[in-house]
Amino acid sequence: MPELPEVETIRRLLAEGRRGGPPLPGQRITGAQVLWERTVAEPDAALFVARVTGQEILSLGRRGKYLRLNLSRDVLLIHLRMSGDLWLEPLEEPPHRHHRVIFDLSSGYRLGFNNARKFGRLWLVEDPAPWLDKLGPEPLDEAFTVTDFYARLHPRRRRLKPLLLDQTFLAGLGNIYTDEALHRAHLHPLRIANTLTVQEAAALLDSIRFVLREGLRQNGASIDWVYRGGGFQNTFQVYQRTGQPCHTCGTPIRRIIVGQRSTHFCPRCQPLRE
DNA sequence: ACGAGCGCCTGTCGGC
DNA sequence: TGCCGACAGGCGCTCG
Repeated sequence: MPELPEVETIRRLLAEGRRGGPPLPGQRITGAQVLWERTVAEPDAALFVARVTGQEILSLGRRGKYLRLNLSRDVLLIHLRMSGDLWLEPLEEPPHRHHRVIFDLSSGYRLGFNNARKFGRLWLVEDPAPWLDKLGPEPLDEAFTVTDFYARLHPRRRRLKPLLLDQTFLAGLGNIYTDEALHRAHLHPLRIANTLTVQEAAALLDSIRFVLREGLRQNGASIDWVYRGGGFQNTFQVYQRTGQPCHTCGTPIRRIIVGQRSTHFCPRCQPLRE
């Protein structure tokens, strides 16, 4: 589900009080409940509840697809995986049935970790470095240059699609934005990374940044019952457009499976060479 | 290093 | 209407 633009959109809305309740920073967690045990990866659920209760939310950050709630004592890391979301709702209302962990807040609202497919995870830790340090560069970080990107691509013999989905290579891309970026860069998803020229690497980084920024501008994509409200889905060029004409050349978009993931591309605009 | 297969889960959709 | 398979924005694991 959520990729970098969706996670960042949720972060912004929660930080700014535009997600159905007041801004999270400045609120105190007055209680918590774990409704699906496996959601809490660390520490165990009982300790998690005891330790998070009483802490104040100071600020919200993001690294790759991880949301980071900086609390007065600890850091709460949240990974939404396929279907996770964070909701604010008044305490008087009953919790939504897909909430897996809920936090009662001093403002009279509840923060619900909503997660139909139960893949999402929370970690309450003093130091998030062991998780975040494994991640590759932030694609939108201005300090990350084409030269850096080419240097990372060059030693790799993996196909572009699985490589771009690898969060230790680059942090934040998922299935939608990877397909869209490859299409925009005219690169075939099966192209081997170390065959790219510097110019192709530059085009790819440009395209990655373009589609991510466009997703952010549209408040993310929302292709089903999760994330209604995002507008990026209306600008998909290839994702979920199997058989429909390419907006550039009219050739039907093809769908193949790469690394067990659906992969969409235009066989004419993204030829496989070398 | 790399890829394939599988597990984790619930829900939706299309075909019969 | 009901049933059944395919599919879904992610990622960790094992095994070649």
